[in-house]
Amino acid sequence: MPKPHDTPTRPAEKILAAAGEVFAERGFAGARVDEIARRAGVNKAILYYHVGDKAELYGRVLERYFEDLSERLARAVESGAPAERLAGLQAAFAATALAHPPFPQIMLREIAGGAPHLPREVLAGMARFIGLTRQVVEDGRARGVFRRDADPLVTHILVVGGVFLAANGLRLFERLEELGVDAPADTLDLAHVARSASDIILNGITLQGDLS
Amino acid sequence: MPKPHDTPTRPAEKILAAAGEVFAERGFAGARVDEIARRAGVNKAILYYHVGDKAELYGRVLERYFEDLSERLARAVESGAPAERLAGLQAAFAATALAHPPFPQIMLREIAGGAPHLPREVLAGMARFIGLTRQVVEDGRARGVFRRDADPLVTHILVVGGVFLAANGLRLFERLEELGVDAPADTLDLAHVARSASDIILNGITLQGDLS
Amino acid sequence: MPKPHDTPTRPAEKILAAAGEVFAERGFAGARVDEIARRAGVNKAILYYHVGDKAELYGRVLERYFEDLSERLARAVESGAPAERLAGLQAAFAATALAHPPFPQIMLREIAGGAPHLPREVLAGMARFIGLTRQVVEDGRARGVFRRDADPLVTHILVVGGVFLAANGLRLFERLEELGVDAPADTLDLAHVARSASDIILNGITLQGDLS
Amino acid sequence: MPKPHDTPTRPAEKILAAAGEVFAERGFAGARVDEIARRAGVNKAILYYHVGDKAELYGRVLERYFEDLSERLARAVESGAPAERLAGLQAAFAATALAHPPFPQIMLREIAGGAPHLPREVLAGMARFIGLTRQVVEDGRARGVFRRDADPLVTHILVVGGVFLAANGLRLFERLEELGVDAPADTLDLAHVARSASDIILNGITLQGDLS
DNA sequence: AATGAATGAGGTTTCATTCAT
DNA sequence: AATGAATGAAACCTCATTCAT
Repeated sequence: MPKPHDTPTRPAEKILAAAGEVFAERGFAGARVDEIARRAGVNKAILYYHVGDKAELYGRVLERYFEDLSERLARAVESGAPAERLAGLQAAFAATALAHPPFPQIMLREIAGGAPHLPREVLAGMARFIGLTRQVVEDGRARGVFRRDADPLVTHILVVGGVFLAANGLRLFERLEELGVDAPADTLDLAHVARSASDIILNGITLQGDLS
Repeated sequence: MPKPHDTPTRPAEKILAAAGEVFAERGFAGARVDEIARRAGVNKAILYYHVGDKAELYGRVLERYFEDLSERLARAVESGAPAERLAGLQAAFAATALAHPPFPQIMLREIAGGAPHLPREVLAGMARFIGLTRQVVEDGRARGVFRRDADPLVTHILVVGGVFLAANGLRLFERLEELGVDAPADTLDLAHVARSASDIILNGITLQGDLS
Repeated sequence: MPKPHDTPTRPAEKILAAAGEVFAERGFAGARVDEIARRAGVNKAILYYHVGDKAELYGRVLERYFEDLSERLARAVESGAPAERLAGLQAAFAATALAHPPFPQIMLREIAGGAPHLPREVLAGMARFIGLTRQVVEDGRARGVFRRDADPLVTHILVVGGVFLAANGLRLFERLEELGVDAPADTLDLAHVARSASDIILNGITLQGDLS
Repeated sequence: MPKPHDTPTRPAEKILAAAGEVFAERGFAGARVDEIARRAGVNKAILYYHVGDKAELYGRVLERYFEDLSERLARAVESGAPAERLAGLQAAFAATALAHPPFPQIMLREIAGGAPHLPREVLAGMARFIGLTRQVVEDGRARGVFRRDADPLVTHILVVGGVFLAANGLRLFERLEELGVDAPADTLDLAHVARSASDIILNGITLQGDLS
């Protein structure tokens, strides 16, 4: 019987977990392979032995996040009214971000850089996810529950980006507080912020605000 | 009388412009001082002579963006109804992003990284801007035009982040199209997307959707 | 009863065969132990277990070639006129080169490097072989069939080196053809080239060209 | 007034000279960039600044040898009887080998490896040089001074290879002497050996040995 | 005998920064 | 002000060798 998954024991697991952290904190260029190996508690060469070079490492990390996300999204759009499905999409992103804290950080950097490090497979995944949002939005517009001028791409940007921003914004606010630069006061958590953002966006694209 | 600002001629101008571009494209860690000097058309040593080291360079670039943003924001919140002022805030961010394309990219990366490279002054600016949003949101709630559960931080994240995301998301979509991974079809521009996002968010936090 | 020698089955055999190939292709420094193990179809640790480290491996490979060569040379100088024996010497080298394709490549590299990797035993063999040529040449000069100014060392260099060059030159010409750099046209084989070279050299050191 | 060329002073010169030595001694794979920098007396990074990476370095070294060789060869085939021109070709190779001691070592290794590291330009040079020998040999056969069965490629291999072998063989013999493995006794120099080898080969392909 | 995993040393290359002119 | 050259530290990656099983 394997140990619980909290602290992975198989080398590849440990390496990918450490890599996720370091890539999230420093970005691809700023991440040091030495640091990843150190945090994973393995020899640097073993990292190359098990996973591959830095780019391969990065790709493998992202693939795992995307696999997880993909499953959640599939369940989210199975059925329901457009507003529910849209909320489900966002919840799937939020759940993935909660389960894998590095995920939103890495994604925000990739968005900023034009996705220079993403393997093709992951890019294809992104395109598929955009397609999901598009379908839901178009369905909602057709049924008259979404505003006619709700653009699918804009919606996707807000729904998905909102999650990523929320996850990262919170850390940034905490950092500002620590520095005493000013105190944003309220302590919020990702789940709450994601839900609030979701509410606002759904409310925003829904006609007559009859959502909830 | 200096020449118009399109193609700066003073060395420091050229250097900061080039630095902005490169930092936006590659991030702080990925940016190469050589590349900045090359794009600025100056010798690398000159760059150190005129501006300082990489961190100094980064700080100076951001300070300029923040000065510009600061002025625009001041004008945006001078007067008007809460909804107008909130729209004005977002418009100020969008205008700054339009005037300085590197700005949203750099900010998204900073948000992702927990702002590790920002000079104190710039961090203080960010805190001030959050304060502006907070005031507007609280004013709007007090006057009963914004939803009671509209959280100022969440609103700030969406309003400001929405602009950054829009600016960057567009580039990403274009990249996906180029790669033929999928075609998000519509060609959108930043101004349009920022306005759409603004509409949705304002609509979302406004009671009865009677905004516009 | 062991299988025929075409594809050796005993681990040491397979390993030494693979090592010969790789050393020939890449030289001692360029050869990778991983690659040798891979080509031999054995685990890398097994290779160390059965043969030893890289230097040991190299020595063992060369010893086998030298044993083979030694036997052939012994038969070649048993009897006959000087010209015949000299031709026999060269034929012995050519036969060894044909039987062990890596041999001439490895030898050419060793000659180029000043034989830095050869075990003492192999070096002693080389010295012995030079002695054979010397005897034949001096005998031929004494009998008045070779030119008086035929230097034994120069003769050895040409006779032996000619074989190594022929074997390698052919591959190089083929490479040039493939690259389309120029086409040396004729397709030659090692046996033919070695015989031609032999003819020329023997003819060259023989008085009055009355050799054959 | 520049210093004499014996010990070059310009960094690129020093680097290429040192690189030639090290590549000759160790081969491409065995050469260490550290060692080249050390011998050139420059910082390792400056080597990359002035010349480029290891492969570039190697190519540049060989290009210089080939330029020199090319000039000498052009002069050698300008005029004269076939035998003279063939002797001239070999003398050109010998002179280049004398002027650039690393040249024959490097070439022998390249011949052994199938020229895996040569830049295209250098390969094209090799093909051109083969063409020169071919013309001379065909001319000599047509005029009836060379043996009808003198193959141009075989002749080229012997004429050119003979020089490379001579240059390297001498070092190898010295090494054997030092090791006391056996003493080839005579001390020979490259110029002498090259001339002897030339005599033998020319004599060998000439009809009636009436060469000189 | 055999294997997958592990390791430490070292190799190539890059890069921010500074110096001499 | 301006430049080409220089430098040391460090980054990424590889490889011969060994270990535990």
